[in-house]
This record gives sequence, structure tokens and C-alpha cells, in this order.
Amino acid sequence: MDYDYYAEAEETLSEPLKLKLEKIKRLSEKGVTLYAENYKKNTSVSQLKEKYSNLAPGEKSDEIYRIAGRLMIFRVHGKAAFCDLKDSDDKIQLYLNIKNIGEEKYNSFLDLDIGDWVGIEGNVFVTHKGELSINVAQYCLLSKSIRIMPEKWHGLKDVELRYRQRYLDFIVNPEVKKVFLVRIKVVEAIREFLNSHGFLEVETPMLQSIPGGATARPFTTHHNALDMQLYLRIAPELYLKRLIIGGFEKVYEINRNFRNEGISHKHNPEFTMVEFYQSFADYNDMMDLTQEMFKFIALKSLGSLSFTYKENEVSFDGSWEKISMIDSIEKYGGLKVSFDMSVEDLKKIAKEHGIEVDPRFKKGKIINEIFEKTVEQHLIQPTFIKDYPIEISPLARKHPKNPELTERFELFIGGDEVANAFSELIDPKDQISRFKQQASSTDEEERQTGKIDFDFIKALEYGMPPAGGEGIGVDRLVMILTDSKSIRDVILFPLLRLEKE
RNA sequence: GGGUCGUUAGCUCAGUAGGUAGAGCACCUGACUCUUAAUCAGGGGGUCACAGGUUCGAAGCCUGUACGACCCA
Repeated sequence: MDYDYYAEAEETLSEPLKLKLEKIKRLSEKGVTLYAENYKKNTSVSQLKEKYSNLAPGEKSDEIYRIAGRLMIFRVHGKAAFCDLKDSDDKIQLYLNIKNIGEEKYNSFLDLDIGDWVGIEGNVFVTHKGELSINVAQYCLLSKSIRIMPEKWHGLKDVELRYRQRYLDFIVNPEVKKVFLVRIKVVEAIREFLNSHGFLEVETPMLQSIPGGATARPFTTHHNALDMQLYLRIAPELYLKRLIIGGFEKVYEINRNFRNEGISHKHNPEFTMVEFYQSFADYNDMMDLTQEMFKFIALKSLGSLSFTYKENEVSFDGSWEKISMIDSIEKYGGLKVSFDMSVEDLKKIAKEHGIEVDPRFKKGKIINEIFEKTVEQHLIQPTFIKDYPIEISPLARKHPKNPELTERFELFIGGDEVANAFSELIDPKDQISRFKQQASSTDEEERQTGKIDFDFIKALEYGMPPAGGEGIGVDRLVMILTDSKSIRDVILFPLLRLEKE
């Protein structure tokens, strides 16, 4: 076996690593199989722990078990030794005694390293100190680790290393896995809930020639054979609506969207959304559905309707507050604003409260700005903020009582926005005028993403039934449920710059 | 994009005032038959992120760059 490749890849090898590689070379020359073909285990650590939870010190199992995992710690006492074996969900102590296993096997076991995968055969017993252990009778090396594991006590703390080498994060920081198990359960729960409510899961294009359904800067790419400029989708919205037009009554999609914008503790360039559309429903129906769904998700993923987020106790129990944006500004921000006021008066109110407003902004954007700065932070318990200005809601149906508003809501939890929904705009004439307005906006980003999707307009012209639609940021929701401070803590492999050499 | 902070052994971290580069874990050698961050004795391991500058002398000061974190937009 030749380990020179390692020396080529790394400019310098640390002394411990050199010694380790030399040792492995000697093992290999002795004919030890470093990378086994397979191992047939017949139990797991958690199964053993469950089965033998009542075993008393000194007692042992009659059965011999075969188990596999990674060696984590050695504690050697001359002619007896302990070490920890970690498998996919728990760890167990191994015990070796030179008298039981024989001198040769004992010594070669001690030649194994932390990080090695091994298969272990032996019966289960409890030590004098009460620790469930496996008395090793046979073992085999399954895969040799030729790197050195991070420290056993402090683990891996450097967040850069944790994100770049997430596999190490999982090996040495067990609590990290719990966060991702919650994430997995959240996604499962969303599927289960929507499926059981008659929604069909679909997959729509991620490569789109006109990126629509949201206001955001897209990633661009190119299809060679078609010589076609394409964008990674910023939202699946317009395709899901085409399916509603096509007669699917309820559809949803859980997948990635891509937005070519800044990275922050709340933003990763690729993020996961669930979007769902229900025919013959409006935003009131979506509020009820959302409340029911979030309760289901919390129970399935946490086993509870209440939890801590950013040092606040959040409860999903009961009926959630529903309040219009205008009313919420009065209730939480202590400011009286309305669409009857002039643009100048609104700007004056904003300025008086230290809120900077783009001079080109009209009423809707100013009010939204005031809302974001004075209200959002107070929305700790789940709160539906409804009736958004039409200016910032190009895909939502006009409010029947006020043409400057739309039937749209956002759900806030812990001061963060987690869902966005509306009674869908189904009038093609209204839709195209909104698109045109967007395309001529003074906001560069809006203009960029305001390319009019005439194919979508055509679809609307065939007739879309009244429908409610909603998008939920899955990463944000998982952050809230796991009390994570950064979106990178709930994304397995967050985007980072290229590693320095 | 702007500001602040960080980058020292494989990992976690010290490093006083600019004066020979440190610890714990891990690793190597030895002792040890119920330990669990095992213990005890000894040993090896460094491009102080990178590139310049100031200085008799720089891990520490100055400038720039890279990567990361936090705050702001």
C-alpha cells in the first residue's frame, strides 16, 4: 500500500500523522485488510441499550451480538482496555480482556486508531460501575481512518471547519445531528399533513427562461444544445398556478429556490420552500390551514406545541392573532397611519421615527417600511399580519374593500417572517397591468425580475379558479423550532467561499 | 457594500510591555486487568493565515490581501 499520494496532497504532514501513516503501512504489509468488503451486523447500539436497560452489574447476555461502528476513545489499562464505539445514533463501551480474547488479538486491537470503523462480536454485560458494555470476543477492521480526529472533549468549535467539514461536525458534536433530525421530521410532517389534506406533490422547473413568482435577483446559466439563457428559479409559483389552471385542485412542491443576493444569518443563496395552492379557497382558508399545519409540524418534530426561540417562550396553542398591517402598526408600533394620508404625511411620520425611506417610495412601500421597523420585532407569538399594500404584492388579489390593499398575509413567529400567502390574482387583465407596473419600476431589482411571462398570462386567460396560495420558508421554520441563530446551522452544507490554500 | 473582531501544533486555547513559541487533548515510548475527559513517568510535533513595511530584534506595531464571525445597509 502506497500512501505517497497523501504527501502530495498535503504540503507538510504533521509528526503524529506521519507516524500514523507509517503504522498503517506496516499493518498493510502484514496483510491486514484496511477496507473490508462488508460486515453483517445483527443489532445496533440503541437496540442493545433498550433491550438490556435492566441488566445488573456483573450480569451478561447469553446471546453473542455483531455490531459495527466507529472507535472514538481508548482507555487502556495494561491487560484490559475500554473504548467507545459510536454507531449511527448512539455509542456503547467496548471491553477487552487479554485473558478472554488472547494476547495476539488483544495487542492488534490496540493497534487500531480513533476514527476506524470496526465490526465487533461479543456478549453484553454491565461493569462494576454500571455501564452497559460489550465484551469483545472477535473484531475486524472495516475501514481505516488515516486522518486524525478532532479533540474528544471540546469537539470541533471553529464554525468555518464545522461548515466545510460537516461530516466531522456530526462525528464529534452529537447535538448538531439533533437539529438536522428535527429538520428531517419537519419536512416529513409537511408532506404528511398536505398529503392527508388532498394535496398532490409535484415537481416544476428549476431552470426557467423567465424567473418569476417573486422579486429577487436570479442566478443565470446557459443551456448549450439549445443555446438558451436560463435562470435558476426564484420561486415555483407561476408553474404551480399553471397546474391549478390545468385542473389540479390542490398541489404543493417542497424544494430549493435560488436567489443571487447577499449571504447573512438569515439568507443562504439556495434555500428550501414549500409552496402550496388550493383551488376554491382564499387567504382566510389559508390562515386556518396554516395554523393547523404548524401545530401538526411542531407536534411531529418536537413533540410539543411550545418551545424556546431567541429566549422567548413561543406557543402554537390556541387560536392565533389575525391583524391587518395598518392595525398592527397602531397596536405594536403606537403609530396611526392610513392610506387616506398623503405620501408627504407618511414620509414625515417615518422620518420622525428614524425610518429612512427612499424618496421615490409611494404609500404602500412607506407603510411597509414603517411596519418592518416598528412591528415585526414584537411579533413573538404566531401572528398573521394581513392586508398588504398592492404595491408590494404583484400576485395577490385586490382587497374588495380597498383597491390599495390585497388579500395577503404573512405569518410572523419570534419576530421573523415564516410564511407568505394570498388569495391568488386570477384576472389576467389585472395581472398583466401589475407585471407592467413592476417592469417599469424605479427599483432596479424589481425591473430585473419584472420580465413579463406572457406564457403565464396566456395560461391565466384560459381561466384559473379562485385559489389560495402560500409559501413557507422551511429553513426559517427549522431555525425557529431548533432555536438556531444562523440559517447555516440548519443547512447541511451552506455555501462558503472557496477555501484558502 | 460599510464597520468591528478573529486566524498560533491535527483539535481546543494561552502567549504580560516588541526580546529563545506554551498548555491540555491527540500522537510516540514505558507502567498499569472495571475505566469512562482513566491515571502515572518520559518524548516528539510550529511557514504564529498570506505578502510587504517599521525595528538591532515582530506572533504582538503599520499597510495590503485571503478566509471566517458579528453588527449595519
